[in-house]
Amino acid sequence: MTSTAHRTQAQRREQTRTALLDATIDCLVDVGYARTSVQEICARAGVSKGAVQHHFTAKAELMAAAVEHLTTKLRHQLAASLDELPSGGTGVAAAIDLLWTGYSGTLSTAVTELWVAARTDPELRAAIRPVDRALGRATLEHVTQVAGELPPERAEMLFWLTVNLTRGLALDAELGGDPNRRRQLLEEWKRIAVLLYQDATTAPS
Amino acid sequence: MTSTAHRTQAQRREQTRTALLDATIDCLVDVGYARTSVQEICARAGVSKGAVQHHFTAKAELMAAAVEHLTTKLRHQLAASLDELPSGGTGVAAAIDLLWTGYSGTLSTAVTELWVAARTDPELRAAIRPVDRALGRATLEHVTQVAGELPPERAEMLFWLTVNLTRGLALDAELGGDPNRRRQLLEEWKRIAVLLYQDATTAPS
DNA sequence: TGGAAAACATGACGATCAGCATGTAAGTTC
DNA sequence: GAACTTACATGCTGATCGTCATGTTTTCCA
Repeated sequence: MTSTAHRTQAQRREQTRTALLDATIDCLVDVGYARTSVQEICARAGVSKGAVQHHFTAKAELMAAAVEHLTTKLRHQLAASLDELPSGGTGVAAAIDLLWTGYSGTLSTAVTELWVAARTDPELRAAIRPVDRALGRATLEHVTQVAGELPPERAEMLFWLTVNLTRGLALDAELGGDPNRRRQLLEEWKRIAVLLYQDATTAPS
Repeated sequence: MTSTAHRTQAQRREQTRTALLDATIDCLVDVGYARTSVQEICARAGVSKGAVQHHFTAKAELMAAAVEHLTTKLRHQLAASLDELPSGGTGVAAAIDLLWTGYSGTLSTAVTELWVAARTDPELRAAIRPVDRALGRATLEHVTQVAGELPPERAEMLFWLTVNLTRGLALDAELGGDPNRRRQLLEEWKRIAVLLYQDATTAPS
């Protein structure tokens, strides 16, 4: 815990701001978007309603900031996981595991809450779209590096297929689907991906 | 529009009940779960709050009933689509298209809203789980009939992979992702599925 | 045909929501 | 170290939420 005495204004500002954003994420994960109220966020952050009023003009702005906060966190988590990956041919299966881990964690759970809520909230939607697109492209770039000599077009296909499959599986996991089946599906998909990888490298069309 | 005069009690009950459930689905699709209030539902159904009070003891019970209503609607829609499918070998791609159509429509949008909300609502979750599992199994059964002589184990894998991929793609569509990319991904997945289908039938392991 | 029961409407209740107005403490600047 | 600005706390307001108590209409049954 950082000290509370002798903080500069910028430090105070940044500190409570991140506290609010982290509390917002916690709230989304714990009680869901529908019951994520400003009061609940303040209680978790240990600040008053006046504080959030000072930092964000409206709740929508807080949510928009939470989206960006979430995305940077996800990017950092992903980058950290990527450093432990062996770059090369056999990395395809590992990359899929990595994407699954990334898209099935608590951070992505919060993202899903915001995502679904954004469908009927144009303001939130406008805030999410560019940030999410940037995250997707950055992730794709990192993954293609791991994928090795796979043709970029093929790699992109595999990436997006994996991402969307993983998101579907994450939804299944959220509702309490059979974890064993998810494991089997992921293993099967890895086999398929490796197979496609061999096809694309040994006999490129 | 059915007549309003000389209705039997059972007719009245059923009529306003389905009106309420349909209005609930509309509400979920239009404004999302977070802003789906009893008042809004009543306004759309053209009844008073007392009516919903008479049919459902609490809002949670209404939502649980909406889940079942949704699932039966989805099942009917699916069964209707299945009747127009040619059963046989080339039906794999058609079956994938069918699953995509089913899981990307407005009904599934409403289901997703309830699904995500159910993650943090044990009561709603308990209502959804068995119904959704039954729908999944019924759909699987129908699809395996279309898939023809594909080994059941293989067919089940392909089915669940398709379902989860489709759900991920549906999420992407909800947020306004690139429709062209989704089309490409779906086409690619169909090619992969057909390829796997040939592998499994011509050289079964 | 008239009373019982079911279906539905109306209005009010406490709780909670987001937003604002105002007050207080901490840091900055000179 | 005193004026000033920033950071945050407290308390209120109107709106809306889900729920309930009570009235009104419609169907049913004898």
